[in-house]
Amino acid sequence: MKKNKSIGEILRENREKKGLLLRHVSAKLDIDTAILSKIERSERKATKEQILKLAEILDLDKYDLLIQYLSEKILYEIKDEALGSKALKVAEQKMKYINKNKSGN
Amino acid sequence: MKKNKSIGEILRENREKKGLLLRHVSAKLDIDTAILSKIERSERKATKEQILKLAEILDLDKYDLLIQYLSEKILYEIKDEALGSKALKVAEQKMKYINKNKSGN
DNA sequence: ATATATTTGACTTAAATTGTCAAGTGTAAT
DNA sequence: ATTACACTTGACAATTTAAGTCAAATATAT
Repeated sequence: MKKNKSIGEILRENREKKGLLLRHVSAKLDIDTAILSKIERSERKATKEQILKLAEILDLDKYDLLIQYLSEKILYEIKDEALGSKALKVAEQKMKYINKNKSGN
Repeated sequence: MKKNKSIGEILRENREKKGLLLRHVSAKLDIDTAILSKIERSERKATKEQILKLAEILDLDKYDLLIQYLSEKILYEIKDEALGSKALKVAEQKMKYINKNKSGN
């Protein structure tokens, strides 16, 4: 059974794997350690820019991390909604429709 | 080929079908007509509360309208993202996982 | 006990959303 | 062509939410 890690967990694991301290990484991000701590414990969301920088700092795949990040953002939008699951399906339908009708390429 | 109407379009169609003016409906919502006008033309998002009130005022199914509303909110989150489509799929996976592991009920 | 790393929470700043207002556009009927 | 009415537009204000700082509190390890 897959673990399904949160971005926070991914970030912390990889930071520790590299032997970096909150202070080292947060300095590069130019934010207080407090925020990074909170991001790693999913108490705060990172910004997209922070995610991209973190991918660089921790040698993670930008695309993978961004997808994880965006998917969490999506879930955050519907976290309190009973109809969230249905809304997601409808969003996918609409997305297909949008992509299908995208101009020529 | 299905039309895929925006909430705005749905709201306007049904308001007009009922012969109501912006001013009638916006009064019930307790907002300026300008906002309702913008909502109907997808220039602004409604709040969840407004959507629920609108469902009542226009005799629309609350659940259907809410699902449409939430799905637009989701799409709004990823509208500028190349990876939006992939993020949506991952979000669905996570959602399944969350639902599966929901406590006993 | 000291030192260092992380966490917590109260508070501030900044940015995004939601709203008002007044002037502008479109349309139909005098 | 002017009045009347519905709707639209855009500049601005208010409110809400997100992002950040800081200092004190907790670990954790020597």
